[in-house]
Amino acid sequence: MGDDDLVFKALADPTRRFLLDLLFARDGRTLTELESELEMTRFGVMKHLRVLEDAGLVVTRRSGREKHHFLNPVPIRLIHDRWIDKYTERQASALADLKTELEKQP
Amino acid sequence: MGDDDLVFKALADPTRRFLLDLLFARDGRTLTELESELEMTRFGVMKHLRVLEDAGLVVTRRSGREKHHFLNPVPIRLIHDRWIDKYTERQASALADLKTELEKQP
DNA sequence: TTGACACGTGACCTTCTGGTCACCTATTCT
DNA sequence: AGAATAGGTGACCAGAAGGTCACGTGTCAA
Repeated sequence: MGDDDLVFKALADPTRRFLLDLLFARDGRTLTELESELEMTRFGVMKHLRVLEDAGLVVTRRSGREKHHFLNPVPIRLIHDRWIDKYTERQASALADLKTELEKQP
Repeated sequence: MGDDDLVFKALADPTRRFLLDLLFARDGRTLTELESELEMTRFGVMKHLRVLEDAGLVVTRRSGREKHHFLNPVPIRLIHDRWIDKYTERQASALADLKTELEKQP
């Protein structure tokens, strides 16, 4: 299985994206902390974190019996670079901003 | 199903990513043209293109009995913006470039 | 040292997904 | 008109993925 495949498979699940959102808002949370934010068993959350870690989207650091999780943005940047070259980046960025802006006021 | 879910599900499959690569290299190809690049039935390719189109990653234009496919980079930019804010963008970009550079000379 | 706590593994079941096929519609060219 | 070409639909099957559980390992604190 290719390097990128792990990343895309990891991002394919909404629960895992939500975990990334949580870590994006605040880094360094433990499994139990993250579990409390989800309507799911600890085992489910653990499985998802494992997938994210294998993909390199999440990096961990152990400290005693706790394991802290951190978001790694590099793989996401690589996705961007794969299909957006520096010439079209300005347009894509502008249109993306516009879409975000429009969705703020429904 | 959320808007973004379609995008991530679409990107989860290697065949679909390869289709995006093909369109990134050259836009406006028809189904039959794309099929000839893949070891797969026309139906398989059609199904994948349908998924990409539903996700907004590919835009199409009909001309007679032909259907031309174009890559739309906006959803990919939105992925980027979701987990990379403008403060960390420089680091992420630099590290991504470094990784690409290192992998060029194995 | 004993109990509570944080994290981990393997098996299991249900649901989703990828790929193929038989068959169908619409456009172009002779 | 008739044949060839480009694209489309619905059903079907094998394999993968999400979620839960019973049980196990290491760490901290009273």
